[in-house]
Amino acid sequence: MLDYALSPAAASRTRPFPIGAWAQHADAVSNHCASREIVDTLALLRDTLAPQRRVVHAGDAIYQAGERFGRLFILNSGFVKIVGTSADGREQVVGLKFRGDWLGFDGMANGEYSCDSIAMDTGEIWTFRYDALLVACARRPELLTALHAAMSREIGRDRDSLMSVCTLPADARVAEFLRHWAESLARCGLRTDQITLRMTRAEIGNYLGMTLETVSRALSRLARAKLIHFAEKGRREICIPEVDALAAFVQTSLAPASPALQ
Amino acid sequence: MLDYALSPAAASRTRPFPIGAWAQHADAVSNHCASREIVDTLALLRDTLAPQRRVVHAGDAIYQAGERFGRLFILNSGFVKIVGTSADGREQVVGLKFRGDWLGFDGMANGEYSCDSIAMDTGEIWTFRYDALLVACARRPELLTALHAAMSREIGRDRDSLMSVCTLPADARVAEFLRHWAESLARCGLRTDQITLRMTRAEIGNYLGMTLETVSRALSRLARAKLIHFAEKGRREICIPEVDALAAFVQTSLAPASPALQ
DNA sequence: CGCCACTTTGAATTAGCTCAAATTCCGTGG
DNA sequence: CCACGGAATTTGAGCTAATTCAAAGTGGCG
Repeated sequence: MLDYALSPAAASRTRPFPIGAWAQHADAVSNHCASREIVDTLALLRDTLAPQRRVVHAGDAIYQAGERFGRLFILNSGFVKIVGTSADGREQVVGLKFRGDWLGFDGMANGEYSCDSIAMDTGEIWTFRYDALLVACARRPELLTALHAAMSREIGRDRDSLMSVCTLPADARVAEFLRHWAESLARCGLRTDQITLRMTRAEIGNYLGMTLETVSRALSRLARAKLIHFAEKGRREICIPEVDALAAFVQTSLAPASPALQ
Repeated sequence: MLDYALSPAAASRTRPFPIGAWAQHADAVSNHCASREIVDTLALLRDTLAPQRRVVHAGDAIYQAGERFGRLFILNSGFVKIVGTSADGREQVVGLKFRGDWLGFDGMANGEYSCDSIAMDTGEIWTFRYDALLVACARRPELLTALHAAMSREIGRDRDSLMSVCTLPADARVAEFLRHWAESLARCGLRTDQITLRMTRAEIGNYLGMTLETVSRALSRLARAKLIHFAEKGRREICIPEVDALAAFVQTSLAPASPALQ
């Protein structure tokens, strides 16, 4: 279990470079650096904080809205969705987390978490007390830097989400979602040519602000355009032959009078 | 100049309680606490960091995307919009900032800011170096707490924005926008019964993910429903007789088969 | 006073939603 | 191993909220 996540180097070893994709090769290099950074940060945390480790399974809550804040979490493997609930009862997936991402920042402001954090898959969470982190930061300033960088990244990522939802048509939003998922996998050194979505169409739609039918149609259109294709069995497995092509598609869907997809 | 912001107590002194609004009174009390918290944090920063002060005017950039990160900012008065630009050239207002809000967190992760921060009005910005802040945090741990609380609040706020955009119809989104603006003013001890939007319909629409015409129509409908009304002259001045009524309206627009507004 | 940017309102169009039905997948129990 | 049932997905058809296009109104400011 989880060995694919615990050994990113092994994962990339088993992945031959796609045919004639120089850009992909460049990606692999930078991905390697990115995953190295994640690994280093995880190592730093492990050594300085001796975090509790906890194995979670799909559907488990890492923390829940209303719970008293006291701990932060880091995802060592697996996939997590952040689910927000508004005062008036609307529910939405407001974030997705991958290996190396921190969880629980939403709780720091008010003394209690404001979202649910739900595992989408089997995975391992590292847990530590916020006050212990602060103490450790006094000894190891790079810890504080890592914390702030993680929070800053989350802010930036949230803004990107908002921009996608506000400025992209449905098809492009789905393409951008897939691109982001693939990019996130690449950052943790996982393969990106064949990815498994851990969400139903309904969840994806909820995250992207559209209905499940629209998600399904968008995926069908992307497949018809050969930007993605489904594995033989099951529609949760998606192949992305060229991640860059998705970004290019997002571009074209912005161009005035773009035919986009049929 | 700015005296209305520099003396929130004076502002609330000149504001009589609305007719028979017990809830508003409760608001005023909690607002007073909130604005007190802002004032205290500002005082703490002033005393420990001796920040540079800078007066900005509408349209001035506090910082810009691509600029090297090194400083953080706090808004002492005025109003600021955060404008994001995606790699493919989409532009969007992704955040609004009020008195006491921190600016520049987006720059911490990558060594450069990723958004533009633009003043929407005359205001005063306090500026200090990030590394100086870290040094000061070692002496005064409450500074670090304040920093983290501010970052956490920003994360929470961004998620709320995303939820509005994804789960609310246009009219409710505009209502929620007004409600949030009023709430933000209340938090800094400013009057909320009569507010001046510092944004054009186009900017509001850009922020909320709709066209300027839709914003205009939504405002007209809200006015027709007496949830807001415009000052005699000028359509940037908006009166909100009862802020809570806006929240209630958002609710009703979620109810199945809601007639909403005509 | 007149220009210009902003706003409002209307009418036609459309992207995405709702409703509905058929299909596929997957776990479960026989 | 296979049959069955529920959940997820796909696809179609019609509908609606929001957009686009257009025109007229308003206000601020030199």
